[in-house]
Amino acid sequence: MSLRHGLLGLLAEGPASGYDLARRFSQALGSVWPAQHPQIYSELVRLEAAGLIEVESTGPRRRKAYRITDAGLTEVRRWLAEVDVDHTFRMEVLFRAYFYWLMEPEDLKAHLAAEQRFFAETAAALRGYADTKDRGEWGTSKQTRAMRIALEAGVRINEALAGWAQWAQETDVMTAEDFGTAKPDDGGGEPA
Amino acid sequence: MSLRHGLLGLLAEGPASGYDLARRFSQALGSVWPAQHPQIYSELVRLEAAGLIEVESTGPRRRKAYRITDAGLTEVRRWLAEVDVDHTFRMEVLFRAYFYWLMEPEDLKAHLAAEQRFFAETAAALRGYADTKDRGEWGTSKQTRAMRIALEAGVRINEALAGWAQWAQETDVMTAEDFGTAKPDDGGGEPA
DNA sequence: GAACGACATGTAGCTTTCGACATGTCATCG
DNA sequence: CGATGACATGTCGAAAGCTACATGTCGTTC
Repeated sequence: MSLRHGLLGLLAEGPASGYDLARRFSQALGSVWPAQHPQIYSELVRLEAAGLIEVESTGPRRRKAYRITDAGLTEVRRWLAEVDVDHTFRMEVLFRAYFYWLMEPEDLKAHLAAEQRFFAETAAALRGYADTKDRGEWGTSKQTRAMRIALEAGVRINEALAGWAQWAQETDVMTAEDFGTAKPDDGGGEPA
Repeated sequence: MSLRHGLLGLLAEGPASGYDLARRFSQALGSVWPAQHPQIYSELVRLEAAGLIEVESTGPRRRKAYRITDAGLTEVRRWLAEVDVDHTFRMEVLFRAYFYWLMEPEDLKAHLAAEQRFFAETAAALRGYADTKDRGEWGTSKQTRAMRIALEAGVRINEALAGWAQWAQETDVMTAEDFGTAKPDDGGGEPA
């Protein structure tokens, strides 16, 4: 239930509406933890019922802003301090790599080139954004600094994957004579 | 529905039982796309009903091995060639980073040190495994070579994250005077 | 004043995924 | 021959998450 704690964490920065939170998730946050608005609105209802958040104000266009309660703040801190980090991740890009041998060599080349471009562009965009933080354009609040740390991870991962895609194109592992041809031979196997 | 195609991809390497496939997912594959056995067994039933796989043999202990059909092979190839890659990923480690400002500085230090250790160890383990592939201990089949490419991505990501965790510990972003103290001030904000 | 687009919140139904429970098979070792 | 542990397959129900649908508000612009 990471979404629950993510919403609490965002509300710890200050009151926000479901719409605000959904926007946050559609931006940087959404690239490490996707969430759509129906999920957010219904989780907010549950959080309110649990007393972890409360309605702060109602604005125009039936806007409803929530504020985190003391219990909510305690809960998100407990999560950060006590709950073990789940190190597994879900990443279709890498998942597909296990099946590259089924692709036609030309398709694979094109695919890897596109991936390299994508990751390099994403890394550059994140790097540019990180630079604005370093220039102090967002202030120096602790939230901004935490976001800067998260951003750095995004930059490094995307750079790493751009490098990987380039390496894969250059390496002969995929250009060897029989690569990408049709029928299965025997498996590769994996260790524990 | 990536699991569906993942199972087809694994079965393209050769016949396997649900138990075999679950073991594959509990190893390297599971760190980029987690899947438990109930999901695998029920997906296999659906795949068989769709004619994409068929029962190859039944062995001892009511073992049931499946084989991919021509339709299944076509389908997994279609997926690889035609379906757009979903570049979003789900990664709790990074998600948490957005909320680091809520942690006590000492807890955060310890957390980052543990993360660095974890990623460095994982990277080293994967690197060692990749080396055995490079020494040809698993043969030179196309599957092995594709797995080598996937493995390289795992190595690079884990190295990148180990470097990130180290950087975060060394950077003053988190050691600045007010970092990690209790109450919200004002938000950092995010761009589109 | 009509149309449009951004703001804003929700419901319904479906698929995916997970944890817990349940069962049966076979080899090995004491 | 009984216990243990790895092998092997499943069911059930709940939670999580997604897509599509539905509705309403407000400011701007033609």
